[in-house]
Amino acid sequence: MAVRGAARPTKADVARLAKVSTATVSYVLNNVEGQRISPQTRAAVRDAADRLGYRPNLAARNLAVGGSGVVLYIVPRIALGELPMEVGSRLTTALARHGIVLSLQFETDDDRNVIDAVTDLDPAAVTSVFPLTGAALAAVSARGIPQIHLGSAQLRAMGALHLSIGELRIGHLAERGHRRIAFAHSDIDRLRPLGDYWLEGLRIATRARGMPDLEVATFATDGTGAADQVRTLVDDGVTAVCAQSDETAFVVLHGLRQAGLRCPEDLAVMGVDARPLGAVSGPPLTSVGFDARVIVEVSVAAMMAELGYPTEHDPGIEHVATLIQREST
Amino acid sequence: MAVRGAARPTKADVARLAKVSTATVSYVLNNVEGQRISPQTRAAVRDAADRLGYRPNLAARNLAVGGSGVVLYIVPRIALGELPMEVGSRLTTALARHGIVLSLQFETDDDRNVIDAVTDLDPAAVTSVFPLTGAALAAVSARGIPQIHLGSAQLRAMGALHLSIGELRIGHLAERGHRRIAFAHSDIDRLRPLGDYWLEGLRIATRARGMPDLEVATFATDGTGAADQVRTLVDDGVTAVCAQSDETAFVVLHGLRQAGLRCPEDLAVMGVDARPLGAVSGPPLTSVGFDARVIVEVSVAAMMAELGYPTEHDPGIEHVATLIQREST
DNA sequence: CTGTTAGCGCATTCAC
DNA sequence: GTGAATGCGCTAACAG
Repeated sequence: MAVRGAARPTKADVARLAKVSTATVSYVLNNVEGQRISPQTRAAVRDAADRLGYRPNLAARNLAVGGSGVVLYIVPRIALGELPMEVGSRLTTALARHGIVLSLQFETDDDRNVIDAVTDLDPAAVTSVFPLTGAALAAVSARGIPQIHLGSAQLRAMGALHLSIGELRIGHLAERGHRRIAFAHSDIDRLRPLGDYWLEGLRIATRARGMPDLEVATFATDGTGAADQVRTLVDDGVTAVCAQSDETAFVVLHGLRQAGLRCPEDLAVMGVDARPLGAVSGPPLTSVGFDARVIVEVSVAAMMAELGYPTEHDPGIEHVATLIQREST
Repeated sequence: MAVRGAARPTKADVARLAKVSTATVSYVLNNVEGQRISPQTRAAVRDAADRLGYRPNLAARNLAVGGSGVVLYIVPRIALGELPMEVGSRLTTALARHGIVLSLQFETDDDRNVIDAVTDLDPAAVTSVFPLTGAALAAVSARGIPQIHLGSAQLRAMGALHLSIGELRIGHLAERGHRRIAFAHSDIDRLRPLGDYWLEGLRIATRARGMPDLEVATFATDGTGAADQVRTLVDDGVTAVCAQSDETAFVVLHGLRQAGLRCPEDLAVMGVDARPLGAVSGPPLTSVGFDARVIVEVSVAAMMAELGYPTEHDPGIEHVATLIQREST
C-alpha cells in the first residue's frame, strides 16, 4: 500500500530504501537489457518502489531522453460510430502506462489545431485512423514526425473484414430473395475509402453468388434529394440497399419516408455499424455490429507496436461481426 | 527511422541571437513581473525568438517548475450531444498554447483509467463537465489534485440558460396552440440532473403562461415500451412533448410510429440539442440548437481561469440558442 | 554487477 | 538591467 506523503518519492528515495544506487533503480525499473542484476537486488528495488508508491517523474524522464513524451491522436470529425473514440480512449490508457500522454486532436477544416499542437507539443509521433492530409500532413512530415495510421491495410490484416462483412450482408439479403442490390455511399469525401472498402467486400460476395453487380448511389448527409434517389433505385428494380454505415442508412430511410415508400416491402435497407439509434429509427434498422473490443484491441496493438511498445498479446480475430436483425430487411 | 527535422532551437540560441543572457530571454518570453527590461531588449528577444521559431521545451520547463504539465479531462460516457467533446477539444488547444497538454479520459464503470492516469501522469488538475464520483473522486482528492467542473452553477451563470431555453420551447409550442405538454426524460441516470435542469426551465415557462403543469415520462433508450407510453400521453390529452434531448426525442418518435400515431398531428415532439441526425428522422425533428461556440467558450474560459490562465476575453452570452423548426411540431 | 557523474533545457536566485 | 550559477529528477556513459 502506497503511503502518500506530500511530495512524490523520487528515484533517490527508492535507491536509499533499497540500499542501492539510483542507476540500479533505473535499470531494474526500466528493464534495461545488457545489465546483469542479481534477482535479489532486483526484487529489493521493486519492493522498495511500490512500497513507496514510486512513479517516475515524466518531465524529468522526457528531458533526459530528449523527447516530449507526447503523442498526438487525430480524431476524424465524421461520425464513424464509436470506434475511433474507443481506440483513442484505449490508446490513452495503454500509453499512459508507458508514461507517454496521448493528446487527442479533433479534425477541423483548417487543421490549425493539429499544426499548433505539433509545434507546441513537439509530439514523438502522430497517430490516426485515416492517413493525414493537407496542412496537417505537411506540418507533420516537415518535422519528420513519424505518423501511424490504421488504414485498410490493418483492416485487411484483421481477417479480411470486408469479405466476411460483405458475405454476411449479402447472404442475409439473398436469403430474403433480394438479387438487385444497391450500395449507398456517404457524400463525405473522407469516408469514401471506407465505403469503397465495404463495397469491395459486397461486390465479391455478390459475384460469388452470381448476382448482378451492385448499383452505387451517393446520399447527402442532410437528406437532400434522398427521396428522388430512392425512387430511382426502386424504379430500376433494386429491392435492397446496403449502406456504407448506419448514418447513411438513416438517410436512405428518410428518403423512403419522404417518397412514401415502405421499408422493407418496397426497399430493404441495411446498415453496418450497429449504432444504438438504429433501434429507434423508422423502421428499426438491420445492421451488423462489430465487436468493438476486438477491433480496438487490434488497432491499439498495431499502434503500440508501431510506437515501439510491442504488445505480446495478439487478440483473436474471430467473431468480430454479428448480424443485428431488425425491421428494415 | 525518420530523420527528425533540424534540432529545436533552445533558449540559449535565442539569447545568443538577441545578444542577451538566457535569463533575460526567460523574463521577456514569460512576461515576468517585477523585472524592468528595456523595450528594445524586449523586442530583440521577441524578434529572435520567432525568427528562430523558438518554442520552449515543455519537459524542461515542467521539470524546472516541478509540475507534470498535464491536465486530465473526464469525458462523460453518455451521449450529451457534441458539447462535452467540443469543450474537450477546445480546452486541448487552449491549454496547448500554454504548454500544458490535456489528456482526455473517458468514463468507465470502474474509473480504472482515471485512477491509473492520475497516478501515472500526476496531473496538475482534473477537469470535467460533471463532478467526479466514486473511485475517481476518491483517487483525485486523496492526492489533493484540484478538480474543476462545469456544474449547473456555471450553466446558470451562463444567462440562466434553462430559462431562456424553456421559454423558447414553450413559446414555440404555445404559439401552435399546445397547452398540455409532457416532458420526456431519459432513462440514463447520469443524465437525470441535466434533464431536471431543462425541466425546471420549462416548468417556469409554463407557469408564467398559466399553462397546466408538465407531465413527466421516462423513456427507455432502446425504445422499449415507448409506444405504450406515447399512447397513454395522447389519451391523457397531451398534445406535445418536450424531450430532454434529441436522443430522447428520437425514442418518442419511434413510439409514435410504433403506435401508429401521427406527428405532429397527434403529438408534436421537440428536442433540444439539434443533432444533425434530426434532419433525417421521421419526421424531421424540431429542436433548439445551441451556439456551441459560445457555450464552449464560456466553459473553456471558466476552466482556464480556474487553472490559473485567466482569459481576458469574456465572451458575450447572447443568443446561445436558436430554434430549429422542422416537421415534428 | 553496481556506484559516480555529467548533462537534458529551463526557471530562478544572486551578484555584477 | 543583465549575466552566471544552481538544481529540478532522470538517463546513460563510464568507472570501479
